[in-house]
Amino acid sequence: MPELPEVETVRRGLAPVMMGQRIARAEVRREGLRWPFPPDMAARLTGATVTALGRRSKYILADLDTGETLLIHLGMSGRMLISGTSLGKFHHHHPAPEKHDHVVMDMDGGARITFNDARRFGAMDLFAIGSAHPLLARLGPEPLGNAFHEDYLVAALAGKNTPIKSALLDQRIVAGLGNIYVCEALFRAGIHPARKAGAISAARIAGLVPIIRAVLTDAIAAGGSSLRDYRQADGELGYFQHGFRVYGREGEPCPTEGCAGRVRRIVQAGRSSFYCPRCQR
DNA sequence: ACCACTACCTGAAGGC
DNA sequence: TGCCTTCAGGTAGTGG
Repeated sequence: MPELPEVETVRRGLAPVMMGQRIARAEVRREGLRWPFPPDMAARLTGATVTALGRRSKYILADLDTGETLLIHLGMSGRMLISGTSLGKFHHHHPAPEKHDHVVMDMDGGARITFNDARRFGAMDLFAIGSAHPLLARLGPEPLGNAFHEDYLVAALAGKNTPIKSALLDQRIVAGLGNIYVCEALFRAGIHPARKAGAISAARIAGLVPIIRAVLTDAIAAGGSSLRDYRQADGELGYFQHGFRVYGREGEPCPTEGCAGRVRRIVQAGRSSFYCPRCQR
């Protein structure tokens, strides 16, 4: 799934075909994904105009002129496919739905947006604009926002007995990081993923903050990472996966100049962690 | 309160 | 164009 950079890339890809546009027709092809879709979702989407398209953590949030926000989560394998943009407004030669195409939105401008999700860990919901949504209520700060700063992270991790790897995956501490970018950030910071979060010096934790920002910013600039079945909204491949220093590189030489270490993989909390045992302590 | 672990799904990849 | 096992980007929920 898509972590924050992939979701942001999808949001940017959707903006030209969604912003200010009316949903001429919405089709809901199954009852739900991870959770049931809200009642009458197709009817509540049909005719609505998108007035804002934002992102919070790994959630895409589309404000509608009906007073509701459409919440979208891509789960592990969710994709927002865009088709029909070059066919012209009055030529609706859309391809037939394929396997795992669950929600289809035909925009007034002629584009078709299809939510495809093989593993069905994704989600969609509708809620009143400005109201609290349970999935958003307990999220920590945005890692690229002002509320995520050195003092915050030091305080948030103080006394934590959990490994730093798990702590950074905890969306209540910082929202939007996933397995890949936590591995990459810890590598850049030289911190061993198994180190207890509360036992790391304040200076090293503070150093993580700009590193996390840089990893995410670099990945967004590269259009995210294409891994297995994830692609950008327009079907193009992001290329940040070529920038992974340790993720998925078990057994390869450490990329640090002059380091003789090899990338190791361990399992923490059921997830793979990749790191260099020489560089990361 | 914390923390580790499972479950939810399908599909790709690798070993045989 | 086999069969079986393992693994995958998330996260709510459970149970120690």
